[in-house]
Amino acid sequence: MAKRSKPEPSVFDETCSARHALELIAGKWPMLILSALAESPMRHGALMRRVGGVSQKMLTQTLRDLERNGLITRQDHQCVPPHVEYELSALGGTLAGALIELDRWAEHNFPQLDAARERFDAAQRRSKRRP
Amino acid sequence: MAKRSKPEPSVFDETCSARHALELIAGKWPMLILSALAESPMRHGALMRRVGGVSQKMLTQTLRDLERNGLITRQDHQCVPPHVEYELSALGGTLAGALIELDRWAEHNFPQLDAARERFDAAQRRSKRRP
DNA sequence: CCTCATAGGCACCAAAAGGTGTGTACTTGC
DNA sequence: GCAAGTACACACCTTTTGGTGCCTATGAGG
Repeated sequence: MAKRSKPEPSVFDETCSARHALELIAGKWPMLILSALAESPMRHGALMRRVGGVSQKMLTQTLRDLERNGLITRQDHQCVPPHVEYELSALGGTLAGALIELDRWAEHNFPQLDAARERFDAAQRRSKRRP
Repeated sequence: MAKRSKPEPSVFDETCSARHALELIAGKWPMLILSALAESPMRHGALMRRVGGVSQKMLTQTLRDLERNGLITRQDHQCVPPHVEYELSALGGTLAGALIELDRWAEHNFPQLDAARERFDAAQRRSKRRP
């Protein structure tokens, strides 16, 4: 019989490390930042401009987290004024494809989401009026 | 010349509907729930069991949000005790592939993330001791 | 001389996410 | 007929997330 010691890693198991991995990337800032870096390595300022709506604090925080987990690398040129560049690591690169697929999905299908939302909300309003 | 009225939809633009679309699915619960439903349609209770660590409240809330945006459909059989089934809509189905790819990425690469994190934290501790 | 850009740190506060417990409306068991 | 179990929704409260403003030091440009 098969060994019980290796319960296949699954993102559905909250105690599994695979879940932690998913949680690291499953967020709007990590996804956008990784996608942006997939296009090209960038500096802090360039990322701020590229990723609309991100605050300086969230950007720094997310970059640190991604660096800590080895998805991006940070090149500090140790000069003044500071010059620091971020880029996808090899590991991060293996993720880029799936991320970009999600971006594209959003960019292609948002009209259908908008329409569905409008329909749903209209139905809600109707049932509120007729309880 | 090209019309200025259509600035290509981009997830990087915070005012673009595509961004809203991405934010809807860029979260740990939406991702896990959609992945679970990609395997098979399920009832509330079955989803609770499948998606480890989700609370009943978050599950309901996320399901509502996904239903509102047309990614899943809710079949209420209107009987007692209640019997409600959730399944991916056609639109939701077009998303399943990318989601499952992310799940698999996490399940395959989490050891590298763990190792990188350990290395990073060790380096942090070293520089704390030598300031 | 004064301001801006560069890459952050730190503190404070508002907003949102999320967990726990309770309620409903019906079943089955005793 | 009353207790317990099920499938779901909802209200309350805590924790986390995220935004804003102010700070560093330096060199460039007005």
